[in-house]
Amino acid sequence: MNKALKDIGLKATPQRMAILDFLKGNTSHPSAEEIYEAVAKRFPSISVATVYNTLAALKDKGSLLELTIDPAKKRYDPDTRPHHHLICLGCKRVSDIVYDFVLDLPGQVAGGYQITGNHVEFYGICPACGQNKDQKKTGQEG
Amino acid sequence: MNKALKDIGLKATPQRMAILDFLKGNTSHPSAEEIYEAVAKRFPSISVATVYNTLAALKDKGSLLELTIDPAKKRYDPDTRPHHHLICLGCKRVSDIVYDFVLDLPGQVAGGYQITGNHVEFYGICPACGQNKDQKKTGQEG
DNA sequence: TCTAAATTAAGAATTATTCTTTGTCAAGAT
DNA sequence: ATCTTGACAAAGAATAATTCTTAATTTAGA
Repeated sequence: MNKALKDIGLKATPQRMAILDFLKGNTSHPSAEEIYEAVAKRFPSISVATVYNTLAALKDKGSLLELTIDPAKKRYDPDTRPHHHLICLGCKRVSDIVYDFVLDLPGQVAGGYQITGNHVEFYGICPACGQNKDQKKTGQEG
Repeated sequence: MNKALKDIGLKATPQRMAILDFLKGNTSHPSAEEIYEAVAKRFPSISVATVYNTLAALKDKGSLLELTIDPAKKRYDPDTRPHHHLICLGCKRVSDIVYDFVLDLPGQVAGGYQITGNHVEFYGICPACGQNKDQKKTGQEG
């Protein structure tokens, strides 16, 4: 009887509730492994497959965003409102950018595509990493 | 004596020249596997490790962009000028968007980060996929 | 409570990528 | 002209993230 799960048409199992509970309000953009480890603390018998299954189900239902920001692994974001991200090139931390940009593409630039959404990734150095000045990489897709 | 390679301080080996040759002017944003397969046609003895090593070297030298657009694998882009991308949610094709957006972040939104770059991903349906109307997913990070 | 359908656990399998080892080749030193 | 050294390539093993398979269990509704 978990409302959030039932509302999207998924059976409310304890494993799913634990995952949803960990995700709720979480702004750290965790990976599947991090989610697994966090949930396993309170639920030692859970398997990684269950975590992946649940994440896929939530994503399918539109209750979770799968971010491709990190080249090494997928990151998940329970905040499904349109927003953007800022990635620290030093520590790879991902922060939310809640700011509305005007991103209209002229017809000829859109090349006949029917545009349905967008997402901006900003790259930079976070305050903490700015201290230890051993960063060098800049720019796009760093 | 391949100028492009020597210019960035890498030895001009036949394997590297073949990879660079395939990449030059290529706007298909190929994956490492696609690059390997293409180069292997003319150079059957090449190994995947060589492809990955070369891509890493080119990326390090700033002559190649590694795109994290595709959740399944990395894509590579020889066009290192700042530009954006448009992904078809149907066929996953990636097109270049050469258009300059104003993406300034107000100080408080940037949260103390030193911003060094950005990249916009647009999602949509390409003309070809628009015909076969069996697409459903829209929006961010589709 | 009973039952059908959904879900779980466990681990094997797959896929992308990286690592290790060994051999080769090219350029400068001898 | 040959030797030496270091960069590079090939081959395949290793690793890491993710997906698949199967059998047992649990959930939700009748």
